[in-house]
Amino acid sequence: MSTKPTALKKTRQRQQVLDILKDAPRPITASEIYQEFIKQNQPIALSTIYRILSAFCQNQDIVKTGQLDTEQSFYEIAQHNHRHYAICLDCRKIIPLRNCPLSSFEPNFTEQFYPTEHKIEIYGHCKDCFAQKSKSKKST
Amino acid sequence: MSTKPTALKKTRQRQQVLDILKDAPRPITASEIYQEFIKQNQPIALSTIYRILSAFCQNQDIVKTGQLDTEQSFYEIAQHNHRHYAICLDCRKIIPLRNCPLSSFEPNFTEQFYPTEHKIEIYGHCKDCFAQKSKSKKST
DNA sequence: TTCTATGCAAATATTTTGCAACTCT
DNA sequence: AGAGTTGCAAAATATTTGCATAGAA
Repeated sequence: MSTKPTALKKTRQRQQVLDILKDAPRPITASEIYQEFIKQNQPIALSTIYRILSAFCQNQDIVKTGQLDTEQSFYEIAQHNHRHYAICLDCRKIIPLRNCPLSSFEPNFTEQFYPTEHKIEIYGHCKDCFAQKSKSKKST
Repeated sequence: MSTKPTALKKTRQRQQVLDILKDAPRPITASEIYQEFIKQNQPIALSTIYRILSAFCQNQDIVKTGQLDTEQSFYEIAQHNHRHYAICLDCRKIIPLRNCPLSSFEPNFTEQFYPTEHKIEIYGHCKDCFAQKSKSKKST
């Protein structure tokens, strides 16, 4: 399985995908990355983005995740990985959390399951949307 | 938005989807539900399953989730909802957890975010697969 | 009867793949 | 030069939708 570090060649497309992910304050989709290329007037094929993301994932440079009620996949730099998020169900904002509550939990697994990673997502309403809702008790 | 409780009609298909979900020991996909209909020799269209699942979700009878590296959605009975899972990356087994580590975590949010639900998934290797791996140190 | 649900087929959306052309090293 | 990478178009998956028919209330 871990035969070799797979040495990926350095290309404009790969460098740029990496830059975009590094700049992203939260996990983003292949499509969002594509939009960013377009915004920057850099040509690329969507399929290339998928291939790059897939290669980086295997290389453990980035991490792939999902979300409760979307089918799309999100990607983020691996170093940001052990970060968890709160997701606003109203405005879809993604807020990084600072602490991980799972350290005290994992020991329970001993001998039953050997965890390598985990994912925590909190869904609810962000401060702003909560305020909005309180104001207009009856919506359209 | 919440004009009315939407009173869903009781049909064979809906009843059966519900039964299948109730029997499921873990969240399952639309496709798995479809397979189950076939196994039971009950005719149904896959699109109907999707529509039923979608209706039940809106009705809060069931809950939709995703998984780290699949694009498919999984569904489970709402009453099973506040359950979390450990997922074996080798055999894909899904193991329900008994406790939820988040109760001690949520208070941190006060005033910043108003959580309504959350999702926790632990990925790793189950007992069996871990044993397998230990035996054959070098794989193909 | 009336309104909703279902089935089928076609449409979307997202991600993957074949293959020829291209680009790092 | 040679292996790995990209772009394009087409395929594969998962999910959704239009519309006529069937079924529940």
